[in-house]
Amino acid sequence: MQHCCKFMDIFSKKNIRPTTFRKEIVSIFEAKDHAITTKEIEEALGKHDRITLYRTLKLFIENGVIHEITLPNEEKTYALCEEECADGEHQHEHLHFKCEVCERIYCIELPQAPQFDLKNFIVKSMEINLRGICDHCN
Amino acid sequence: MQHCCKFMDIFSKKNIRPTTFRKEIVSIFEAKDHAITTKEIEEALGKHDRITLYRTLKLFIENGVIHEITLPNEEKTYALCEEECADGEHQHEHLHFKCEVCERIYCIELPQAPQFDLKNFIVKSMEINLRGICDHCN
DNA sequence: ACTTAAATGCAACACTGTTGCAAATTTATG
DNA sequence: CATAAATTTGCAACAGTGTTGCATTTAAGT
Ligand SMILES: [Mn+2]
Ligand SMILES: [Mn+2]
Ligand SMILES: [Zn+2]
Ligand SMILES: [Zn+2]
Repeated sequence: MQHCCKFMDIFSKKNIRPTTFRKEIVSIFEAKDHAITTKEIEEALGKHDRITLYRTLKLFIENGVIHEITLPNEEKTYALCEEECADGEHQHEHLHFKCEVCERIYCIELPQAPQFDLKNFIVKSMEINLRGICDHCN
Repeated sequence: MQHCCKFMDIFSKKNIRPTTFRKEIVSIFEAKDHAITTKEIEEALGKHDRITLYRTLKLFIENGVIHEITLPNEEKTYALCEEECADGEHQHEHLHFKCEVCERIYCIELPQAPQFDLKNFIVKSMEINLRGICDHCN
């Protein structure tokens, strides 16, 4: 039995050592409801080491704590994963939505994945990125 | 009335001066049926200037000659646009498919764009990337 | 052919991300 | 609790991708 903090869960479930730095990163993610850039993380952190941040993000991605979102002509962003993600296996049935007003990127769960029937092509995974105006800015 | 080369069309339609270098780039694209990386372009070119290539690609994108394809964890690739694209307005109703066998990225036209009903979110454009096995490798 | 405008080539630089290694932290062990 | 082993951190150096400024070359218009 350990502490009561939310991220202790994440760290034990995802098999990651709960260092001070890592806890700080997770709490930065938990304070936002949208995906964030390394720039935003670095602003939220005080003085810190750039390289350690990169290594932490990489570890988090590999262990299913966060996922990376790559939209054309945008900086990469990162968002917390669902519980089920682990070990580099990301189990997302969701799309990414970039609001052109607030410029935020949101993860949106889909009731069901859309089907694409491309004869003779076998589809194994898909990625959907939308742009428009979010519910808050609408 | 000018020459008979295919790319003369492109250049006059898209309002771009037909220099030797640019013609060479277009013919490299025309020789492939899939999207290509800058690395592949540079191999196809002989001795050349890296910066001029970047500037050419940028110009081609801005004027609707090619479009840039950004998949997570992949190098960017580029492919020729449809005729209708021009002036930074890309009119694609197609998705991108990365084959995990031949590793090529294909542009695939869709009969119709899928609809996403996200109440209170206004969808203005979408981007769909699939992974799997292409018809040739299947 | 001459003039003007645009494209090219080169140097320098910025940004993002990685690697090697020594010092500091964490975890496991007696 | 003290010590040893394993990980993580911080720093320096470097690699890849893309941009900017500027002098030179090339193409277009007269
Ligand atoms: Mn997401
Ligand atoms: Mn395409
Ligand atoms: Zn918004
Ligand atoms: Zn294939």
